[in-house]
Amino acid sequence: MPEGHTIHRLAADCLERFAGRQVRVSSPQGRFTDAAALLDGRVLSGAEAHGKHLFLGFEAVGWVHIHLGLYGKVGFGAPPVPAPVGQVRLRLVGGTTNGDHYADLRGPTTCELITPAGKQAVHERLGPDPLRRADDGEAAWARISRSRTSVAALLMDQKVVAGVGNVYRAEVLFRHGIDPYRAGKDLTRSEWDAVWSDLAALMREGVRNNRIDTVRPEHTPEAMGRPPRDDDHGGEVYVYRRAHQPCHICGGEVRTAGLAARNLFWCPSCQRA
DNA sequence: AAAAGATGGTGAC
DNA sequence: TCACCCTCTTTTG
Repeated sequence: MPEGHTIHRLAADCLERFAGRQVRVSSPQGRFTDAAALLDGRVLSGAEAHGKHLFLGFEAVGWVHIHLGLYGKVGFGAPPVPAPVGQVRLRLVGGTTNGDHYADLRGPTTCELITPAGKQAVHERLGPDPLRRADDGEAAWARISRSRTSVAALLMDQKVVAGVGNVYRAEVLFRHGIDPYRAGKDLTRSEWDAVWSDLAALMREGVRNNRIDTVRPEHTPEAMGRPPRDDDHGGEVYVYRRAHQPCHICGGEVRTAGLAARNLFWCPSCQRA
């Protein structure tokens, strides 16, 4: 379920398990074998996320650049390391003083060995990331405030904001009562500031819990006496994937539509143009 | 058994 | 705006 929070969590989980130690690297599937041979036995020196991109640093070799795409997954476990199940592109085996670990990567869109310059090039084509401490929303505002494109499309554009996916897009627009079709230039500065800081808070919470929850305490199932969401995404949300169901706040029907090949969800009465 | 669908992104038109 | 890539799970027949 990879939006930006997943990737930042993965970076932290990899650091915790593997950093500062030699790591055995392999590609059971065979599609990363040559690079894995170069990396095998090296010390994992860093792990970093920018938006939906994950970078694993290996001393004296370079960076593994990973993008999970729509279905990619990383699974962690403790030895004994099992025979690979399914298509394991990259397997790391190593350990810290807290114990031994392995990690399996499946189904990524990207898994490649790159140089520091290559890594820099990836950073340069991404917008600010609400989860990166040094980033702020200024560069994003500069683009949004002079764009006739819908704010829904802008939020999904990784050159504008890095790390927001379909769930956070739908939910943050709902939380701020903003119609997804509103043009970027019709957003006010204070609306954008609120959206940016809310994204940072929601995504930080997402990293902590490893799932997306966006419902305010006063609207939770417990607070409102409705059953908790039964959905494989786990988290409580206002509109994402709730098409034709009643809005938690106004009771009106949640709408859905396609926008740039993605499913958009919103409540037309709570979210105003 | 086969198809559809999924929280993403790219490149061709 | 499409087709397409990668994998796994759920739904349909």
